Amino acid sequence: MKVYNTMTRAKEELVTLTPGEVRMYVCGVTPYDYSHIGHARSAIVFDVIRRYLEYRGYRVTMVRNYTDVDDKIIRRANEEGVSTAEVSDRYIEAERRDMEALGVLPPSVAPRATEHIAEMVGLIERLVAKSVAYVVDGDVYFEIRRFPPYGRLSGKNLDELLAGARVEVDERKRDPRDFALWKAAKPGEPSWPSPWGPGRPGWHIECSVMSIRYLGESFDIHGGGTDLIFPHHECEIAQAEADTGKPFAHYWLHNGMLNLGAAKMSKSLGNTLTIRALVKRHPPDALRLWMLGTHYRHPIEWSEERADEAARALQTLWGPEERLRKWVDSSTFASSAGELPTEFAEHRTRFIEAMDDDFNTPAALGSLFDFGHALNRASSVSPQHLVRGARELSSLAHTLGLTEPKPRIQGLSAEIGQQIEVLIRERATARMNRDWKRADEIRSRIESLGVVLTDSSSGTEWEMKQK
RNA sequence: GGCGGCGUAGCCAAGUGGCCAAGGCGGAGGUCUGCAAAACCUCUAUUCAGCGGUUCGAAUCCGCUCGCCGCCUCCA
Repeated sequence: MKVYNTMTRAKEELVTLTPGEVRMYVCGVTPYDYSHIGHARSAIVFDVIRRYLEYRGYRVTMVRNYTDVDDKIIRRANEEGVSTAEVSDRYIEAERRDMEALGVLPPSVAPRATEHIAEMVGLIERLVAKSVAYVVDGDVYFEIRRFPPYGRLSGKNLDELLAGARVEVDERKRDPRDFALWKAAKPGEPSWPSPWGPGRPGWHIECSVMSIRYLGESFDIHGGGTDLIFPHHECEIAQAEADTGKPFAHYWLHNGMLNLGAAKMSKSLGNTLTIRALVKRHPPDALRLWMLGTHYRHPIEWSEERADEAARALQTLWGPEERLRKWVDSSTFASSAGELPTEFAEHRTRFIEAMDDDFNTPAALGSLFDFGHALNRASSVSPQHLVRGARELSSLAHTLGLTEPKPRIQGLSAEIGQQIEVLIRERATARMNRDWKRADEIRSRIESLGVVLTDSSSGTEWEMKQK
């Protein structure tokens, strides 16, 4: 299979360091507030990548970190008059709930920066010893000129970087482009002891340390949003490779940004959309289907309407198995194992080809919708083959993390559910007496509760109305 | 200024040299049904921002023009 590598700006054949095994690291959040829809995209993109690699038979070790020491956390803690740990604990907990609500699998390891301070100090010490880093007033900086490949990932020309003039001028730095590895403690900030005095780590060092700690000095995939390419990932590479002398991550994968209307989401503009608010209004599968309808590297714009459309489209994916469960006896269901019938094999093949091509989820979904329609149309196929096909479709949808048929009675109390059952029985009587007027009255009463009735030869089904 | 990306049907979105330009939503008609819904069938881009070029052949390659966006500073 092929993946697009930001480092080479090309699709490359995926060759892992250990055959059959993928070791990947994805940059997680800084827990100083509730996670927003942009975090959701990154999480879902790499969740799908991880699930698909596993589907293809790889054993995947996935690490996603928490940056739990940072300016924004400190500011938040000071505003609230609580400890930084209290702030980060709260939002890490919230993030875990959000991820669960979105159907994002927990990473194999979810380390926190503050649990690895000693290792960071160790790495910085080695960099200082090698003279690629220097100490100034209790701060430690990485000296960019000592690491010639700096700028390769982001395609930056170092001179132009300097000419950009947006680099903060700090007279104490040897070069304005040098970045902090360690920051001397200021009053009111959390700090840890170090050979250079009390302080805290710079942002980039944690990812170098934790990825190496859990995945080794060289590993397969490093991911994150495109906004992290520079400077964050550039700096990670510099720190890690200056220390180990070995290639750090082999493949750099970056998801495109999610925009809210014209403007990029930004706290200062107040146009953030939190995951917790989002999942109250949209089924997680609808959100995921909507996101996967655009290739992960392309930017995507949030739209309430697009998410509603996705919820409607979900039916084609879950419908075939759901319907067959009703019409086919359970022994047929049980006996439907084995090879995928040839009449459906092309859909799976198309799915795999699409996903093998840099995780082309829009094309993969196309094959799934075709699969669904083919199942609905296949009247001359044996029940065993139909069931086998329908279960294959569900299973492929599952490898994209689309996990659940839509809820039937979500948001309805048991009493209302019973009321509806009573009304349906009344209506059945009316229909038997061919009292269509009465039957339609009852239907519209039930519909005003947000429930849709479906008549068929075997009785009346009901479900929550789609948006 | 530097680096990168985008412009495909009413909307969303794949496709990056050659079968009729995927798929979703929406829309139109039809089958089925007491009605409705679901499901199914058919239709909905002679054309890929514009112009020029390369080629037997281009949405796909090259050049120019127009429009839009991201990064270069904390950010998924």
